[in-house]
Amino acid sequence: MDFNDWYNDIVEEADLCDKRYPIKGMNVWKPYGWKVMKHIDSLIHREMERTDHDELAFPVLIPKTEFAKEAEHIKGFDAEVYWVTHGGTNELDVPMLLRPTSETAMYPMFSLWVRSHTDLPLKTYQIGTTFRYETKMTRAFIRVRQIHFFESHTAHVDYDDAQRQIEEDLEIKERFFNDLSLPCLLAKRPDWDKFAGAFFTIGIDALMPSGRTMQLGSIHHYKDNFAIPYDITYENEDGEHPYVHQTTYGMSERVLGAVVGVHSDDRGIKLPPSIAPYQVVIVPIIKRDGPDVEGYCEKLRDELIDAGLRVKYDGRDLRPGNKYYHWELRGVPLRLEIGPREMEEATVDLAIRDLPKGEGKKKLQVEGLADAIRGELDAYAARLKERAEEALAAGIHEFDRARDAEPEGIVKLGWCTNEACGTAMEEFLDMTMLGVWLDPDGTPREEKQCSECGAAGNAVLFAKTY
RNA sequence: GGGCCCGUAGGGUAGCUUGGCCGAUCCUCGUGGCUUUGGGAGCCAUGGACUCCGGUUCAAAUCCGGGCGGGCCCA
Repeated sequence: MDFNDWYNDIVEEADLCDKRYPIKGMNVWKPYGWKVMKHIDSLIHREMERTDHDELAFPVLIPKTEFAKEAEHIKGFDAEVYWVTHGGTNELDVPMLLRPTSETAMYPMFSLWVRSHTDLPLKTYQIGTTFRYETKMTRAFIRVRQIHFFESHTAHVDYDDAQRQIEEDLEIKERFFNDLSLPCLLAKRPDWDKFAGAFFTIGIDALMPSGRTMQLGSIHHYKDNFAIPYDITYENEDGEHPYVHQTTYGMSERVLGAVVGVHSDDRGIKLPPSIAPYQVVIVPIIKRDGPDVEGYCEKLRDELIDAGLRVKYDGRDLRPGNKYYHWELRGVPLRLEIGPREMEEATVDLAIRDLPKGEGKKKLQVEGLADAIRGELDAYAARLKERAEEALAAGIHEFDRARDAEPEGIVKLGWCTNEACGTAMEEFLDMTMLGVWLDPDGTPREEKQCSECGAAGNAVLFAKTY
């Protein structure tokens, strides 16, 4: 089975979503999938609070008049917005659109909120729903029409302060994806592929098992490109009224799609402990006329929950094997099997999701169990990360000239920044340029001579993308 | 934007070419019961589908047209 078929099946089999809702590209979040997404959101909230961003919530509808103010922006999104043209049976004088992203909703308000240099920096974010009218090739979490979306929006006194925000965003990105055991590439998008209205865009890309990359997030420096049309100015200490410089950082439910794709095997998905709805599942082994295993397990569950772990006790009237398959498919990291034998000797049988059946079993003492489990979860997360890093490294292929390259996975070449050279390389490879490969701190990762003209340049990455 | 394909119980399928042997196949699943629980148990009973509208015909899951829904390829 190829990756596409596997992915389409697994998102439903693992109980993440139901694709039978009768609108293409709009799926129903199942409770289990929604729990995972909410945990991902929690990681974002934690990072935002840590960095002094304030959460807010804007309306979903934007009047056409506001949307149309920034010319590049409207050009970039015009073809993929849903329009609200009627109120009841009356046609609206000013049509409204369902936000594809929130710049044009927020910035008229920013213009009102920002008065003085003491109002800056303004650091905000929201987690909500956006809409894009995708027509072809929708895929659960990866390409959808209704998007669970995170976006931070900031405003600053000048270019340099906005640039410092970009650097903070890169640190946030680093911690966030580390918690997901999900290695990503950073690439500065070429000018012809940056976000509509941005001064520059840094893309965050993951490598899926299909060999395609998927953009999981983007960090934009807007300069004053939006501040001018939306008239966002402040009064500085000299009584002048300069425009603010702005940034955004966006991510979506695609992060979940990448977790599903990257951390998986033929038994199902493997969730990182940071977002697993249940980090541990307890399966009782019940013997007729035996001791009260169920009561014992429930008590142990309560103790582990009190110790801060997310634990599920599976007391369903099914055979144990059935439950094992059920929770493996859904990616629960650890499973405790407890029967009369374990009760007797005050131990638990531990099965570890990412290890082969033979190696993935050991006995733990009930004494100090919560700490032992935390240790196992950390080791598990580290193994997920290591495996994903190896897969990513193995997926990058370096060449000196595009015309000699095998266009497979991610292709690394040198580029001089000349657009003609870049597009020529895209054509040879039949791939998209992700951009200049960046280190985690946002600086170009390595120098490399241009594939086309031989001039000095930087390493750039190409791939087939989602 | 251009082209191709598909739609049968909750899921997966057989049947469609050549209309009638369809009171629609098989697996899975749901429900009730008995029996069971250390890697997907068994038996019995039972439940559930031809995407919609129109047309052709004595007769349509099957042929034709349209709607709706879904998938894929190319730009």
